[in-house]
Amino acid sequence: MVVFAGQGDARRSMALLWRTPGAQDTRTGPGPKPALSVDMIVDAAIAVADAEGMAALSMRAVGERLGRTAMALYTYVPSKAELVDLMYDHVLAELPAGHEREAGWREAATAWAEEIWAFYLRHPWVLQVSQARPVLGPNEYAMLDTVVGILRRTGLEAGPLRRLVGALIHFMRGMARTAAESRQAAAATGVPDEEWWFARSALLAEVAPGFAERFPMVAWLESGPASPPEDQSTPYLEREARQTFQAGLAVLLDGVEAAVSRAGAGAGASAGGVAERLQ
Amino acid sequence: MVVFAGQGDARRSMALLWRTPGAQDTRTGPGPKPALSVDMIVDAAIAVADAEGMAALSMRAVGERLGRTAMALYTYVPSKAELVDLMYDHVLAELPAGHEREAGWREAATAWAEEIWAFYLRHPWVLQVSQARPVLGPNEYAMLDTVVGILRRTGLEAGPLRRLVGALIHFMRGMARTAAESRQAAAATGVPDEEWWFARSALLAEVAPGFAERFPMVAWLESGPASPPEDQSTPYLEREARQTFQAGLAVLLDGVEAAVSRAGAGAGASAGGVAERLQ
DNA sequence: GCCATCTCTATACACCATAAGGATATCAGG
DNA sequence: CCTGATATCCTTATGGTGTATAGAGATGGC
Repeated sequence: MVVFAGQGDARRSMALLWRTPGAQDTRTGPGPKPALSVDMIVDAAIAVADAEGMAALSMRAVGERLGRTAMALYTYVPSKAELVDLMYDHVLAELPAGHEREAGWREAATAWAEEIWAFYLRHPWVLQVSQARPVLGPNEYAMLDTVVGILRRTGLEAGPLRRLVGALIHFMRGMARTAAESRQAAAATGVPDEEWWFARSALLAEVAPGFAERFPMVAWLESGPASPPEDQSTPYLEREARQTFQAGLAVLLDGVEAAVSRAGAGAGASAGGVAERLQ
Repeated sequence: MVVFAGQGDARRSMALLWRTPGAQDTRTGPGPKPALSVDMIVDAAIAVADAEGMAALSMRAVGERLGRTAMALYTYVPSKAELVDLMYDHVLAELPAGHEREAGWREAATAWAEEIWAFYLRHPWVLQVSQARPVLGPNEYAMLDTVVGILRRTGLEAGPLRRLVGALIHFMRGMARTAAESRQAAAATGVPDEEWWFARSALLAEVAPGFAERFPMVAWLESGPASPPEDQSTPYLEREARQTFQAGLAVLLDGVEAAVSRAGAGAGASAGGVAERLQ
């Protein structure tokens, strides 16, 4: 018989996420005073992940940062998976709510996207937290509330908007992932992007003669001018990813605008093209 | 002194990827006949990853499937990282080239996207191969050639098109990732999506009273009707992800269309709005 | 002062990638 | 056929992971 795996654990981890009383807060009884707290552990874990990446996040590493063993953490946190969930929701609190200032929804959406882009690059490990079976913490809902608040101004209905929000978030995550990974690779190997790319191109020419004939479209694509380095301090691939992100976002929002104006010009109040495209 | 990490390894792995002669093919000399080959190992590794996921892909597991120990593989393949690169490029060969049949670029792009969506769900581990420092194998270039060939018909120039392709691919990867992870989670835990979601919603209501007041936009968003189950066989979250993918793709292509027609209607031949949006 | 209760440590287990060394099979030259 | 070189493959070892288990030591209620 299957006991609906993780039911009890799920309750405890939701209680931890939402800081429900009863999450062993003001417990007074026999036994030594706890020297740690869930917050301390989460903070230490975030520090480890920020500094060394998700791959380096181990219970031992977190414990060490707090002067404890790995096992000491298990009195506060049920498992590593739960800890990651807590880290995820905790760090999402950095994102500001609001964006009511901006004039139109497009400006607000762009500003929001830029903010979350910077956030993802600040905490790249966030992108490795799975979105299937989402964490469902308060700060994730706060973020969702913000972006829905912005995009609601398009006049889209709930169903289509839900899909638009999903598409936007996953697009951002996918793009930021590459930028973050490229930064991480450079840091881990010590080889900057340009150097890596240069060496790889040379190898490619060596190993794949007749490249231009075999892949004419790719050859044509690469014939285009390199994008002007707007900012020399950010490394090559990350800059490229950022420009791709901005271009993609613009196209996406163009699509939304087209759908919205099509709906506005159409017969019905808010039905029509939008529903067709986004349903 | 830093010796430009991985220079020698890079040459060998590129030779393996592109099957350059000299990648120890027809070597005749003393020593026992090799019982395995790179291809056999790559095939076995793909089988493992398809069946059990990337997390279960260990050298031991691959060796076991071939009746060898883990260490036996290291005579054929330099390391696990190289093996994953080979797996990645090998499996990409499944994707068909072409799509010259379709009437317009939009139809072709949609068909291509559907194909690669199915491919990603067939081989979800592919989504865990980093796109920073890409693999640069022949089949990845073939895929790129296909999609560039399709989108070139929009009339966009090389620079903007490069960014559009990047945005499209990362959007697809981000979306497919969630769908794949949700499938994986269901398989690993044995709890289907609906059941998980139902239990989690109940817990959420318990642990976060006043949800609707605290997150009014989210509450409104979820008030929308659930999307009609077009296909009962695919599980809930995966279906949702698929619809989000299709909707997002449509919006993205709408944006491209808008940019293209803006450029066409404009003064210059192919400059104008497109360059603005996608530069 | 006893003792239940709690924190925290030590140890152990089953995994992981892979470095090092040795056993064995195979072939070239004598 | 024999010898020496060489390549495949296995065994073993190292240092890592998450976490189960058992126990040491501290604490407060009685």
